[in-house]
Amino acid sequence: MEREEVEVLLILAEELHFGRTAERMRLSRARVSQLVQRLERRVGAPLFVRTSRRVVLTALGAALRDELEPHHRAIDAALARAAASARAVEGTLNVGFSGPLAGEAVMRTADALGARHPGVEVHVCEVPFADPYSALREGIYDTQLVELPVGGTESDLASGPVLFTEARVLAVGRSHPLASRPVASLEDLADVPVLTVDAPLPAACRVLLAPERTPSGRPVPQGPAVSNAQEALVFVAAEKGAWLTAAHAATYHPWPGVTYVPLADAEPLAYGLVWRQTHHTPTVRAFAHTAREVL
Amino acid sequence: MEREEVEVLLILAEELHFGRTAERMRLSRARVSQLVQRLERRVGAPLFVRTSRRVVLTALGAALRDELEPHHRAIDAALARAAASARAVEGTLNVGFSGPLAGEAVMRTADALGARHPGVEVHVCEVPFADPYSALREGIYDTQLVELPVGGTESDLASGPVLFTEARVLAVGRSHPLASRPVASLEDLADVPVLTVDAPLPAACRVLLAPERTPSGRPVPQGPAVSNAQEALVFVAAEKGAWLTAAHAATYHPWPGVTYVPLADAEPLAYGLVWRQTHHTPTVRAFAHTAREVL
DNA sequence: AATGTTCGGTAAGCCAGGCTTACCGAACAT
DNA sequence: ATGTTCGGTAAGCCTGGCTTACCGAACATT
Repeated sequence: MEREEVEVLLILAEELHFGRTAERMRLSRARVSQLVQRLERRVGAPLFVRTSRRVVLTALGAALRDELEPHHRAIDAALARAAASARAVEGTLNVGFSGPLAGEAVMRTADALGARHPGVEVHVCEVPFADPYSALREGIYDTQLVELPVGGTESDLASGPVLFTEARVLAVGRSHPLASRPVASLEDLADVPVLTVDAPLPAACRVLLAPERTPSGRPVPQGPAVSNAQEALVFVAAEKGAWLTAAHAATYHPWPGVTYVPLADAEPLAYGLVWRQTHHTPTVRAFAHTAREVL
Repeated sequence: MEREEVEVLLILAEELHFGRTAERMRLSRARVSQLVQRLERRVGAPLFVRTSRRVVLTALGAALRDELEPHHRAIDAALARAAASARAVEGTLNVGFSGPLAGEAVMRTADALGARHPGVEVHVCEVPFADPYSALREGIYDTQLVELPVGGTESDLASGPVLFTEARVLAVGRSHPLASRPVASLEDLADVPVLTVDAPLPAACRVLLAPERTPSGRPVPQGPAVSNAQEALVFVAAEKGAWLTAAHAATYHPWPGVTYVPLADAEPLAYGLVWRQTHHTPTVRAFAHTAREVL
């Protein structure tokens, strides 16, 4: 309404003709007349002098036109730009991942996305082991492929569907009683110190990587704290504790003195993309979409 | 509508709360929700992330807010300024007049207006005899008190009501036959050369100051052209022609050898204010209003 | 002068859409 | 469990956006 009043001022000031103005605005002449009148009433003075033969801008009308025009155009342009950037898939995308399987998946997705959208450049980097979300929250990463769920209902993060799963294993020292068993159970964690992470992990992550209780509620002895895979393996080989991790470790981290025992009753780890809800750009969306297709 | 959508973006971005936003905009929460949705649909992407507990700006929303806000405010300000200047009676007003009676009337009006509106300064100046409207059209004068009517339907000029009238007289040389008559008639103009003006006067003026025909249609002999009162009187005293003018001349321009004869059948001259329709400012309006009261 | 054409304003009426109320489910607090 | 807060959705009222039809003013044309 008010918007249209300003627009009718600008166009009529240009055309100086109600009929052509109405045509350009796709309105009836009567409507144009009404809109001008309403703006004039709002301002409190005539903006045009009109006879049946001629339309002329008032001094006030001309002044107002000069003042309003640039800002009116600017608002139009800003909205158009926003709409364009809401559609554009382009720019550089920083993608994090957790673990070698996720890393490989991200790489393949990045290649596929780059082929489809030449304007996109993807940077890939592993997320820190002990602090998986701060880089994402700080905007260093645009999205990352990590273990789900993120957890926390009031989270500023959102996640896509599960893209792949991975069995969970327990890494123990060679001479540990569990080392000779074909499979282990989460309940066994109550009988062995389990390596912990020395960082304030989100609850959902802690349950997966360093739980404080077994499913039945028995307390899990807390072993030394570690912050990456190398560290963990050193501790495990030295029989200082067991490392709760994912199946890929068996193939990517073979280690003398370390045995990987499958956890029979543990739900597999689910991996999916996570992003900031406030930065869910079309490029992130396209990456997530491509990932679903690739995987 | 579109205006309101932008406004709801700005206010909601500030409040981050639909209820308070609705309150500030004097709308229902449902309406605010609808407006946000419509803007988001127009842009093509969410501008806010909302849970039932928290409202957060999207990156796009924040960018759009930053771009729109100054222009939105500027439009508001421009309209407010226009409305204020449509009400303000202030500044300097250049007023023209024609003849000593009009000059005195303008002076008295200026005094009264200055007393009522201290912000107004009035400059008074006589309009050129032969070219009464160009100074007004060029904006040198804001209004002027001159003979009515202005004439010309497609005129860019408008005029107020008649403020005073003045009888018309014919100035003739002492020995002219008409000089001894108590009154003269417009028909007598056919029998004497009448002084003309060497300028392209508007038709309405020419009829009053230098007619080409009498009311009955007889041609009026054209005398020498003059451009001011002094000149005219010299010609009249030298018996080169008669000068068609207004009654004030008899008292303001007594002249040896010149006799003023009343024109019995001539409509009196009407004086009123004239202004440009496109520059009918509140100050001009106030001057016209004051003039009606004073006179 | 009489007639036709163009143009802006006005009146009356239709109906889309602006806006509301009522209700729902989610997310906490107690 | 229960209550409260908050945003979204549905349904409906009725304002006001917009149209068509008509009018008078200002020229042009004959």
